[in-house]
Amino acid sequence: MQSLKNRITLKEVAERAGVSRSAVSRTFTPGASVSKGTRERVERAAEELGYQPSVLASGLSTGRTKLIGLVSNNFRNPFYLEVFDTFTTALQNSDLRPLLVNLTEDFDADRAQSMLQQYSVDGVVVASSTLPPQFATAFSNAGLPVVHAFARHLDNPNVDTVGIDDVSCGDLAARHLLGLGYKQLGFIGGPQKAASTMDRQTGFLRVAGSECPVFYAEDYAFDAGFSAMNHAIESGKIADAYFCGDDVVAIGAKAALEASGRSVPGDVGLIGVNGMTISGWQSVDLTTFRQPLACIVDAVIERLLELMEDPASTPRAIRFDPELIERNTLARR
Amino acid sequence: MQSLKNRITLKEVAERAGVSRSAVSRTFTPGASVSKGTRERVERAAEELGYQPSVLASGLSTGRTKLIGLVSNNFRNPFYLEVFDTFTTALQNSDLRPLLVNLTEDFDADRAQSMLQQYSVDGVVVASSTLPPQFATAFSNAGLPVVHAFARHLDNPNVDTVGIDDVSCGDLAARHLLGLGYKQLGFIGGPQKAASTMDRQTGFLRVAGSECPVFYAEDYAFDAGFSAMNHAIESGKIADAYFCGDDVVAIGAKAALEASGRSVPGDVGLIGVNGMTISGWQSVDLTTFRQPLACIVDAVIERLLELMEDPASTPRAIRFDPELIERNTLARR
DNA sequence: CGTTGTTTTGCAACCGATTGCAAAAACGTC
DNA sequence: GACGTTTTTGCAATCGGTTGCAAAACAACG
Repeated sequence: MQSLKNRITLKEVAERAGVSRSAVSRTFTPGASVSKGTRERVERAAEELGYQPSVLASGLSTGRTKLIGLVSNNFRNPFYLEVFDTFTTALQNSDLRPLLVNLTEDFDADRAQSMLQQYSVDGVVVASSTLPPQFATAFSNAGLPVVHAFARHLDNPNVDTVGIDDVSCGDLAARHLLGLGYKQLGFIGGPQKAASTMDRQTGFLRVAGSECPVFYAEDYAFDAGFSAMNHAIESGKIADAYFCGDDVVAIGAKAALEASGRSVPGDVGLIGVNGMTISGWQSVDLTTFRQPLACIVDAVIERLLELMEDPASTPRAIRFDPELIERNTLARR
Repeated sequence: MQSLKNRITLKEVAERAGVSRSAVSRTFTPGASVSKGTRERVERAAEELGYQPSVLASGLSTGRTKLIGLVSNNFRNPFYLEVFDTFTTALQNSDLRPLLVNLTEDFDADRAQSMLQQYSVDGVVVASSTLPPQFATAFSNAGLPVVHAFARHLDNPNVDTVGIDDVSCGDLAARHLLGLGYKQLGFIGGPQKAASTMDRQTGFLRVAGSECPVFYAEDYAFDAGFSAMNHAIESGKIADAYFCGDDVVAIGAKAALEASGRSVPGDVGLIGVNGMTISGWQSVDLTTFRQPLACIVDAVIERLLELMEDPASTPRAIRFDPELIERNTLARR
């Protein structure tokens, strides 16, 4: 009923330019057949009226909205601000628009999915290391192109994934610690049920040995890292160096060590994962494995574009290597 | 021409339920007239087919999309992760969808505006203390409901604003420092041209006196705070306590002080603004003015809903008081 | 049972675009 | 100037819903 605001429509531009509506539409459709003359007249008319084509209307007939659902449940970990920053700018550069979804108890997977379907998004990016693979699969079952970033890697995935290989990251961490001369290694993971935790643990213990002490932070958060390290301290036999499942967890762990009178890296060494900006602050100065965020994001979007072209394309798992950033929470023994 | 995916449409539901398309539409339109019988049949048919109404199509005729542009240029400051978290959940709870816009050099104000118009958003939230008022005004001139959060406050604003009163925040800060016995006060603001910086400075100097030393961090970021404090140190006459325009700036300033061999709060006191989670970490423990984020977000959305009802409603400036959180970067002298 | 008043229903037009198709215009060639 | 090609154009149907309007169904009442 109501016209959308008092927006200028195709029709008005057509009238002003003295051409048919199709001509106007074609002027704004790359690759359509319009003569130089009409194109110029249409463009002038559009310019004069301040015409903005309606994505809703064109989406209705073309079936594309250029909307991408950006779904995450990590709105507490500062690393994800960098993730959102990188994703939104990259999507914008590809002429796509992020429709942000914050998964909570109230707004669960089902609601998220039906909402994204209602908006006819062209694709979905799941950005989370804690969501299970089924979450992403649900979208692809519904016929939506989806790429899961920071997900667990399988050799024959049934949904596209991009990220680092957590198992080999754990492996690398243990080797690095041993290489520095640490003898007693310890592992402080994120949430126990998160795929990233399990995989990093697997890789780490493979090298460090299965008797190596293991603790979990309930959450990828400072407090959780703090209390996980306190458990480690209370356990009596504290390790020489810990591999922590996340930088924020590591920062919490460091605070707990210092609160107990121990120094880092003097008494105990720490290494994290993610390589978020904060870790580089002089007052933190955390040695960590950086996620190659820009590469990951680019790969996600490239893959998403491919899936939009060919939805039947078989899922792939794209891996990048984490980059060791040596700072000041580890010392040669 | 392609149908949108292979989505179930109104028509198919109507056929299956043996009613007209209008009946189906009315079943899903709150307040429309449908008999109990048809409603049930329609609901069953919809359920069986897994029908999801298309927001695009309905938006086209109703003129509402439930899409809200969430625009910001602060994707580096961890405080804004909390801002996005709170905004997205609150919008979701009001059955609105955040279309996230990351303002950059590439994606400037003009592009953002025309893009949001193309998507016929129902409203816009500008979340930034550094964007000028004209940015928000441009939307309201284009007929879009807009509320600017964390904006400068004017008594007769020409666009809706919600946030803390920066002038009185500066005032409060100075009084608090004097009350603790600090004699030589200093001010380290954010970007010099940001309204928040200027207002906090005004309030602060009003109490601290205009001879009080003033420095600016080029950015609301750690490094900027670090080097601003270094300038203060190099200037020769270092103050007893500094009011910093942002927590991250304060954290950077603290690092610079410590790097120069000074202790906080032993030698120099610091107080920040924002009250972000990080500031509460034991290893940071920063005294700060907390922004009442939940209140701000609720007020923004409430106001936005009002504007969507009545776009002619006269703009208001809603203020909240910052809350002093006393931690460990200030000590009684 | 007829009359009047209230709900419920379907028809058809519309929201603002896109696009297949056929007619019209422009172009080339002899 | 006639004729065959290619390009440009407009018509009209379509995308998936909403809604004013008038007809149909139902309810209430004397």
